[in-house]
Amino acid sequence: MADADGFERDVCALVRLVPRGRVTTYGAVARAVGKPGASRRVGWVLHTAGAVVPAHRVVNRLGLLTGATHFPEDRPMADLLTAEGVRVEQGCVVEFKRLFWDPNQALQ
DNA sequence: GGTCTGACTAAAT
DNA sequence: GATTTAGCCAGAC
Repeated sequence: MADADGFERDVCALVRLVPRGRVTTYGAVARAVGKPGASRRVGWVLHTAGAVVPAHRVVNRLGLLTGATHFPEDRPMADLLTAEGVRVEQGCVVEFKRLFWDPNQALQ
């Protein structure tokens, strides 16, 4: 199943640990759970998890809100981020590098 | 039940 | 340094 290795479980747990006003990346999360190449699956996990996890805090490695396409219209990804203090312009996180939160910190 | 797609990334060229 | 290729693996068709 999707959770055979606890992948989904770990991803959910990690994303939920992302502090408000911070963002992380699919790859970082994938790497943190032991699947450095399964960044795509991270997206699927977030999709399956839905509102269970703050998926709006997860963007691609360039800070682009690639997942915004799959967000509900009444709850735009950019809007949620902005509400948390993350500046978003044209689907891209401003100062992404500065706001980036390394999931490995949570594993310590 | 084989194939394609996809909230992606990293390595190779 | 920009572009291409390969890899990841669960769902949808």
